Amino acid sequence: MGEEKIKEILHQAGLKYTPGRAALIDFLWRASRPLTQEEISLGLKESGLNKVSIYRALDSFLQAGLVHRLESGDRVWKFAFCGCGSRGHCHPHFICRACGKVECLTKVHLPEVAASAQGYIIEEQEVYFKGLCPGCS
Amino acid sequence: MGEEKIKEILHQAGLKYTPGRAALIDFLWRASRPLTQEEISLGLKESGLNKVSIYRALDSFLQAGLVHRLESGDRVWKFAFCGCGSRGHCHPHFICRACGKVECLTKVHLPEVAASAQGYIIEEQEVYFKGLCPGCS
DNA sequence: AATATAAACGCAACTCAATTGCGTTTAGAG
DNA sequence: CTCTAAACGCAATTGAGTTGCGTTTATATT
Ligand SMILES: [Mn+2]
Ligand SMILES: [Mn+2]
Ligand SMILES: [Zn+2]
Ligand SMILES: [Zn+2]
Repeated sequence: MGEEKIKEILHQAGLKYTPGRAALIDFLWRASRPLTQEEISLGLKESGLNKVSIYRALDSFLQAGLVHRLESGDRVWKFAFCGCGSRGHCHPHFICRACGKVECLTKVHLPEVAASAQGYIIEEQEVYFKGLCPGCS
Repeated sequence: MGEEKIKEILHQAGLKYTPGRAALIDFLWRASRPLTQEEISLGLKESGLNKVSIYRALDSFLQAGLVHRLESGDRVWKFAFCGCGSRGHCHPHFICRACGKVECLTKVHLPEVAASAQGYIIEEQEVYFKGLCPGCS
């Protein structure tokens, strides 16, 4: 992703532009699938961005609706760039029970937000499909 | 829940009947909302069932489709008795961002299982709604 | 009723993803 | 250039969940 685009994204989110954050956003964007902190650290090892800084950056990205955070059953968070502007998920995610891979089903759009009912105010939704991916089935 | 019913449930799942498991099933059943291990330990303190035994029992209940296990964003698992026979969720769950309460929306039934597509075999689905509960809105 | 065996259990130690504290560096506004 | 809050690095800490292992118990079989 271009540096100018990243500067714009961070500025709009009220966050400072730093080399580490630029590398992080670019890496997530190129990955186009949810990644763990460990995967990110490996991919950014030449940038040297510290593990704690990665978590803190991801937290602020999450607040700003720039990334999704998902939990696929193993208590390890995975992060995916989205930029949809919502902390919730704008599409469902698929989790393969065989290889553990997690995918964004960006083709499948969720209804804007399920109608609120009986006093509940529904602001976000999170949908996981679990089963076998094309490679494992 | 009656002792005979619990014996039947455990037998059908191929699990031994023990006082601890009976108390656990009964407690989850009476709670009718997802509970953490800590909440369960508190509720069963007179039974004295060990934390590890609770986790191990819940694991086997999960395999047998007797309980749901959910993760509501704080990295703490919550377990709810269901008995629907599926490890997946048969109804959506609501998570309140204000009070943190988690509820089973048993009235809202999910479509049996979303149609599989493009080589994906979807076996289970998990749907979370997040927002404000009636008490907090 | 006695016996055998695998399942269930309790306790202590362990794991490791994520967090916290704190001193230092740096982006970016003025 | 100066100043300040934000961002950062490193070490230590947290705590939900797991593992190892020796003991107890449910339950099928004799
Ligand atoms: Mn996604
Ligand atoms: Mn439920
Ligand atoms: Zn797979
Ligand atoms: Zn609430």
